Amino acid sequence: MPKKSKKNAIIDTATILFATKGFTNTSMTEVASLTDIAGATIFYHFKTKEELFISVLENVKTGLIQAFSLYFQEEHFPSGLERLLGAIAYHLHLAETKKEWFLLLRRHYTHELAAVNPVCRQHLEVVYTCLVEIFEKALTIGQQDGSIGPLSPKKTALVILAMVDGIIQLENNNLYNAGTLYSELLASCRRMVENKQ
Amino acid sequence: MPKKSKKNAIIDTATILFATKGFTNTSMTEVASLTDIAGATIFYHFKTKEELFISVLENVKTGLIQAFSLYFQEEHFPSGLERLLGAIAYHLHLAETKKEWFLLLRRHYTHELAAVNPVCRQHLEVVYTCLVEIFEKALTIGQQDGSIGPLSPKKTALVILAMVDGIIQLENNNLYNAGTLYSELLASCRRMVENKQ
DNA sequence: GTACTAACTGATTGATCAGTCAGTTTCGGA
DNA sequence: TCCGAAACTGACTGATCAATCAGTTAGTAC
Repeated sequence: MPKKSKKNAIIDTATILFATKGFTNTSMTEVASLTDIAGATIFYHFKTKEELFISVLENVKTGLIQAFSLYFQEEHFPSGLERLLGAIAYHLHLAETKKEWFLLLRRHYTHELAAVNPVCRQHLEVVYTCLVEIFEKALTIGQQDGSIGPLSPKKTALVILAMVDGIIQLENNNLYNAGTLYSELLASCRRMVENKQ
Repeated sequence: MPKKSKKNAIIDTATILFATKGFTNTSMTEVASLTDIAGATIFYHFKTKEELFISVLENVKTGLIQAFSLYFQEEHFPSGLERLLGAIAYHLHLAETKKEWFLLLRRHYTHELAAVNPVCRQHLEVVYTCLVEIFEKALTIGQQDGSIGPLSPKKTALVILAMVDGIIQLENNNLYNAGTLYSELLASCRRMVENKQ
């Protein structure tokens, strides 16, 4: 028996299932069997399916924040512009290595629940605020060092987030061949924000 | 009794329900009762729930294509750049007046079904191709008249679609106050593509 | 009116699923 | 070794829902 409680195993399984199949299409029985656990065990750890979902979301939240804080601890950039492009690239990178996280965040159920459940809303807001502030900070730094032109850092950060998110979604839905858009996105962002005199 | 068949009424109701609540969370009983119809009537017109969904999607497809073709029939632009910005603005406008269409197109079920059902995939591809080509054409025109800089029209069109889509999604999820981002998006796109010498 | 078909319906079925419950197993501490 | 609590389980329940079916009604042609 490993030290790791079954509770964490349940969360891990549920993360993948909720992310790929959605909330309603994931049955507790399925989560249980993929975790090698009896169905009722989940209800010992989580009162309801919704409570399990919130735990999954919270787990994604902390994971995401930690990943970004680690990235900026290790990387350093010559300019705000480079910092911005680095952040975007890392965002895209995470969206590949931790696909479930981003799928879960973009699931409709997540936002529907957030409109009704304050805890869920709180987690979601923290995540989005974190993501926006990363871009915002880079833009502000870039304006100070002259690498980025005159624009509203807050609003531009939101537009960039929308862009990155939109690209991730386009690639996930693979109506078009993926991968090639990453470099195009970076180039477009550079053209969009850089200081040109 | 109106001439308009109940079949169309069913599609209209289903469009809104599928768009706002999703496929699995919409019950046929609900569609029926909101259409003032017996539950079994739907199954007379549509063999399965999935077939109803496909009809809804097809309806959205034709509506969307018609709306854009009408727009470009009536509007004319001084430059490719202005045409692009007009297209983006109209896209955003449609996303407000015909919210169900865009919600439906972005539903996860739509893309999951497209991966499995060729008819669904066909409809989706037509819609996306249409949307991309609108931007692509404007970019190409702009490069000829000199209003738009040297860039790949195809790839840039995809990036712009992702951007617009991302903004629409951000506003729908209203974690941030909406509306204000539209003008920011247009300004950002202009900075991104315009020819600067 | 009659005959035929298309449109429509109420009652039902079988499957699925979240959640409950009464119980068993596991395990750390005294 | 024994106790008590925490962890876990199998069997069950009530509700929901897509789909079916045997039928009734509306419309149309002659």
